[in-house]
Amino acid sequence: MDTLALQSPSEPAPKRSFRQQMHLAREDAIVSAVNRLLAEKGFESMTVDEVAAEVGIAKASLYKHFPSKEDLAAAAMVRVMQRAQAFLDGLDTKRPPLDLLREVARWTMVVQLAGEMPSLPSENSSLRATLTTNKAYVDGLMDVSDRLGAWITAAQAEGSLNPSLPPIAVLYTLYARACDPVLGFLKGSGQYSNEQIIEMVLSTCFDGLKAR
Amino acid sequence: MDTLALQSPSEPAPKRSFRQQMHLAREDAIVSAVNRLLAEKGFESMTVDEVAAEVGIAKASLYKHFPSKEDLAAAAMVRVMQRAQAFLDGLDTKRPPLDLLREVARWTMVVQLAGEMPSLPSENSSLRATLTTNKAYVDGLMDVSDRLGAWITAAQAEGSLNPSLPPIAVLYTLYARACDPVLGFLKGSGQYSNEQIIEMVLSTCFDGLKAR
DNA sequence: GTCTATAGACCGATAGAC
DNA sequence: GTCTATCGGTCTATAGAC
Repeated sequence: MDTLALQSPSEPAPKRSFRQQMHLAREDAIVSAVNRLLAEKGFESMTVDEVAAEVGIAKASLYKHFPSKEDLAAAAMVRVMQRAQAFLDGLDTKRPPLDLLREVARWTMVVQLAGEMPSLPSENSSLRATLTTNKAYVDGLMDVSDRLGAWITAAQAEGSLNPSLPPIAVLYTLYARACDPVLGFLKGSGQYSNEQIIEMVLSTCFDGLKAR
Repeated sequence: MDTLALQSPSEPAPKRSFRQQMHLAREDAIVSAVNRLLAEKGFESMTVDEVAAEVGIAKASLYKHFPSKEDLAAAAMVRVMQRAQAFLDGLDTKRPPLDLLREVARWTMVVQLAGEMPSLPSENSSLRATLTTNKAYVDGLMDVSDRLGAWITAAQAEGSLNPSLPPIAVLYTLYARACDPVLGFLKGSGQYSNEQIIEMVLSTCFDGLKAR
């Protein structure tokens, strides 16, 4: 465990490293719990007491890490954005841009079906204020949007993506797949595997409902 | 107005019809307020006090009409379903089934952009319980789904709709357009008119993102 | 011994219910 | 208009790392 290594005599640990490690580990556990609860019940229905109970710590301890419920949600969104950036980093950018976009859409659906995609109400003003002032989140969102935007325009220039759609509309359409209620409905019908559901929604998203 | 017609001497009104009319009119005003508030802020953020204030009646009076907040939301959904049924009734069923489906999708978007589409959290269990035991809502939903389902299979048989998609997946995809966050995002960008937004989302829905 | 983080009681506000 | 439950957020005594 890293904690022990940092305390080994050969590599003297910085002061208070044990506590720092504990602090970070606990923060990670908090964000994981928030992420799961946000995916499961949404922001309004999630209570801070639930988060504390799931992590196994007292509610007051939560407030030593995050000053408000909104900041808890923001931390979960920051982590999702980091996961998205890591996924984008792992893609081979030599592939056709349309394939890259499809892979991104597929990834968001996998995360959602795994119950790991936090979904926030877009109308909550205090939450929006917290999110838009969270540099890590805004920077991550901008980075992801820039990378996707480049692939969108490249795909349109290449002729593989409908060029009459504004890139921003394509971008939002892809983002919307990450919180598409259709996935939950189809899963709730109990007739299809996760893979089948993802293939169907990818088909409607990229190929449309009409016959080709 | 119907109220006057019912009270005309040629067709004697039933006893207490005035009170009944007032009762119905107030109920209609309540449902309208609930509908608007649900569309604007969602179920969790809507408070019963707000509803009472918007209608201009005492909160206690609300409970003479509807026994709970969940039933208020259910009443709004029943009305939306009735509006949908009325819209379907007005369509010319001689038209190609794909055109009919497109018109339905367009209608849901018009309603949503008009701020008149109540959107409920699909995960709230007490709300789900109330909805699934509301006969008017369930019957309306079944009727609408049956009619759309017939057009979907007809369009697939005709070759105008992708026949490899399960009809239920097509149905859910159309329903999802009624609460598509993409509409709100595009409207929030301030760059497009409602008509442009609807045309873009109709295009991505039926034609897909890929170039044809 | 000191200092920090914790646990769990506690508070004010607000919502649903009647 | 009142009552009760619940939620977000705070306070204080204490346990444990250093």
